[in-house]
Amino acid sequence: MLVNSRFDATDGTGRIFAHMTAVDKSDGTVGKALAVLDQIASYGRPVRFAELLGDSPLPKATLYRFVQTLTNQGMLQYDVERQTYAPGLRLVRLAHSAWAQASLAPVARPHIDALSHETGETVHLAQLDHAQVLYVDKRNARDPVEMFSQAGKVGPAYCTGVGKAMLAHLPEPELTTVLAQQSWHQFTPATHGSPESLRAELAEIRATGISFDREEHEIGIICVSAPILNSQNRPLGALSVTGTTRRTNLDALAQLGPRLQQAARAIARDAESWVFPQSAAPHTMSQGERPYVRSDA
Amino acid sequence: MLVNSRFDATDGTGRIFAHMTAVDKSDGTVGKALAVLDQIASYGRPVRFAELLGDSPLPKATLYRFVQTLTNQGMLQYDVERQTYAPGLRLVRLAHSAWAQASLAPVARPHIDALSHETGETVHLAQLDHAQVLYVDKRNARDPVEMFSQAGKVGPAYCTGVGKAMLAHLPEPELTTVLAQQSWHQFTPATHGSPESLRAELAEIRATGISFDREEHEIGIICVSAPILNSQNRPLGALSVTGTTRRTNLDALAQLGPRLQQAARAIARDAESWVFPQSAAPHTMSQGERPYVRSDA
DNA sequence: AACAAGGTTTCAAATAATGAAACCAGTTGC
DNA sequence: GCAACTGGTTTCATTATTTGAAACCTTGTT
Repeated sequence: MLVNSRFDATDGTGRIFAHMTAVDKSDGTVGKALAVLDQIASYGRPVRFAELLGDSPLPKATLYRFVQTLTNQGMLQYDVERQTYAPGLRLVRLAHSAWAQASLAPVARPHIDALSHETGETVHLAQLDHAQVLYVDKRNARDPVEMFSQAGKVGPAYCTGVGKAMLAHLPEPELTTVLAQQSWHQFTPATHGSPESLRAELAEIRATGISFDREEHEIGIICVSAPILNSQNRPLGALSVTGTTRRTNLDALAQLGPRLQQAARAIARDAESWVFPQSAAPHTMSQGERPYVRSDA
Repeated sequence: MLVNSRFDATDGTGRIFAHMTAVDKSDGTVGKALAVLDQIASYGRPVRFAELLGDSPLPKATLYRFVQTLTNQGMLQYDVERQTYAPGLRLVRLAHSAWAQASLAPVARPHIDALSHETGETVHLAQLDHAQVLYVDKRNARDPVEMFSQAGKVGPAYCTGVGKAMLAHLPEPELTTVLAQQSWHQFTPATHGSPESLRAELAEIRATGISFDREEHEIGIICVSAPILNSQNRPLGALSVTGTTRRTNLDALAQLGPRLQQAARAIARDAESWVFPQSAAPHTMSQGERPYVRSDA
């Protein structure tokens, strides 16, 4: 049984983004459970069981059991008062590991620190995750303009600077699948509306090695971005410097291009030679020492 | 089959902490899969299959299939080059939701901002998660927030200011179970070594409403902390202001006690009345639109 | 060339997931 | 006050998935 599904949800600020549930491929029970988890996360707010059920292809009893299991496991948190479910804190604990090990953030840290210091603007570090842009780190500009971006947040690939920078260097078979997964929602008049339109720009980006966001995702927000490429030219991530049209303009940002590329190259270099500190290794484990006690807090 | 297990791992800075895998309770296949995920996260570095197998109670084929499934699902990331597994980026995406919805961080934000501004010291916001302290936010006085570099870290409950503040207000049956899960590792000469020793201090903390870390976890690090209690006096979390013995002392920190308590009360009040912005709600879902494509990046 | 270690696949038996339907509150309407 | 809801929880025979010992590859080593 396949449980393919696509979510269109609005985030807190009202923007629409496509969210693919990484599901099925017949990954059995575990896959289905994780799909439920994804579904719950997609609402962006605590949800009641009934609402969940309405949106789910699963039968009542099945969904119920999954939600129970996930709650037991700390992957979901149940609010007795309001009778709602929300993603649980265990995820935060796990994400800390993921962030430290699977993302470019630890490697890139000194480089983006330097960049934000030099430019005084907001710097983003993003990676591609299931056809979407996942922001893994960020340095705020001096005056913190609250923006659609924080570590862990996702955004569309087809209309952001970092997204386009990475797409431009994606090898062909993959690019097609990824483009097919974009929502092509028209955020602003400047947003690309189709794969064809975007492909034209991607060629140019590939040539120059720099991409821009010309208010394609959000009016008043522009950015310049450079891809982080490994030695086989595969995009590992992308860096960007973002500004508002009030305070800067595309020409000014374009000046930062070379500096961005330099930082991107440095990160790529460091990433290849990066080895985890062996000191962090010592790991012992003893079994069955204590019973797990369900937290019913 | 129960898969109880306990990990003792050192984090990057060399501190030892007990890490309980929230497992079993016969949560079926999903529970076992999540245990594997926890195990992998516990190493703090990418691991090879063989090492995983050595530490796992599961038979080769079973563990193998779990790792495959989790990788397919983006919960793990496989490094083809080094043949290692690490927690995957999907967790970062999910954790963003969890952090925003299940933690006190969004509610507490303005309050801890104010606190760190006023004191100029490091402020922590923590919650209790499976007998451990989970830091959910932090203000570094200097640097801006870096989400998962700090949030998501876990620490021991029995020898930190925030941990003791929360334990002091835990109702009895629970307190006993939680105390039984502490490692009682002697980090410094001042570390409590047993439940009895700690219980004495907890009574005092309950009376004063303020707890201190007197270099119990790390030499040179002291802090003052206040619990965040809901209307039924249940600890939802704790706040702390941390300093080094070089720059400050316990008496100076004690002065901040009332201010901390005030902030804690404010957070508790806000948390009770907190309702998720309804605007974030609109959620639609359409099924079977696009196939999920495995990312073999 | 033979060996070893790490990783992957097979397949019948054992186990866990499934979901229709019954059940059990609270709530609302009359 | 009763009856019909609505939303949530449990049951249980059926069905499908997981399980794991063992065989099997594949790659690197002596």
